[in-house]
Amino acid sequence: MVTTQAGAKLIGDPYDAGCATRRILDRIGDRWTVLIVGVLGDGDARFSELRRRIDGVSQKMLTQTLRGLERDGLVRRTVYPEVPVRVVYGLTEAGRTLLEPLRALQEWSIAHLGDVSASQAAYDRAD
Amino acid sequence: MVTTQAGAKLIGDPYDAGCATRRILDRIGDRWTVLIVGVLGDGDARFSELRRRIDGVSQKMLTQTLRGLERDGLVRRTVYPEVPVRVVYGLTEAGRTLLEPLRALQEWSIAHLGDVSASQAAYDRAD
DNA sequence: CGGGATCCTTAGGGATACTG
DNA sequence: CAGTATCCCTAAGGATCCCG
Repeated sequence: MVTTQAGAKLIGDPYDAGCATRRILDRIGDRWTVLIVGVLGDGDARFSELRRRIDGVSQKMLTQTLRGLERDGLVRRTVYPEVPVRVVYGLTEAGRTLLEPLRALQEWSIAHLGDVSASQAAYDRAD
Repeated sequence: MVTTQAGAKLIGDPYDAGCATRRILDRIGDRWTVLIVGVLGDGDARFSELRRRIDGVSQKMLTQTLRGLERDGLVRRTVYPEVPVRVVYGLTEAGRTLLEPLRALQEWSIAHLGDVSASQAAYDRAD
């Protein structure tokens, strides 16, 4: 049995609650995390800029999600003590590595959205 | 502006609510969907088998998530009218294509879980 | 500007019981 | 066995107000 320092199983029972993928997905699987990382992939951004670019995010969720990403070491928060204060968010090295798998998922989404929508329509019509 | 039949924007405003990635993520982004697809990637499985292999899933959520995946055309449900009835779930062709991006995410998770955990611990200690 | 703190709502999801 | 139907509760998240 292969385990990390934290004791999360990687092999052997890959779908149980301790699984690495599951732990990560619980963190980055929510709607805002992915969107924020996506936007920051285009370059650093200020709080208000993120708020404007991510349609529908509340101030609370933006703050909360950014804190989580900072805690995970995926986002860096830089405060410029000017008046008024300026805060810039950007991806860390680790955060940037996340862009690739997310990009893969995005490409899949774009490639299959049509099929999925069609399947949904057919399913709903059938029943 | 490129749009699908459904009118979801693909290019131009990639982070707004109509974005393909967002629509897909709202569907497959939850904990159970990914785990179910992962298990079915190993081969077809019966309902009770899925329930056993996916630790912690309730019967309600398993049913609900499988229905959603079937509706999306990612999972095929086959009923063998024996007594007692036997129901087998498996990935469709489309469902199988989803395995690759998920695998990429899983590999990222395994590769970075240690760093993320360490970062979290450091963050919490600093506070 | 970039949040923190509170209140309040609702929907996601567990537990349980029943069915073809 | 493979679900459906119901009740119920918690916690995610929106709205609002305030502050350095």
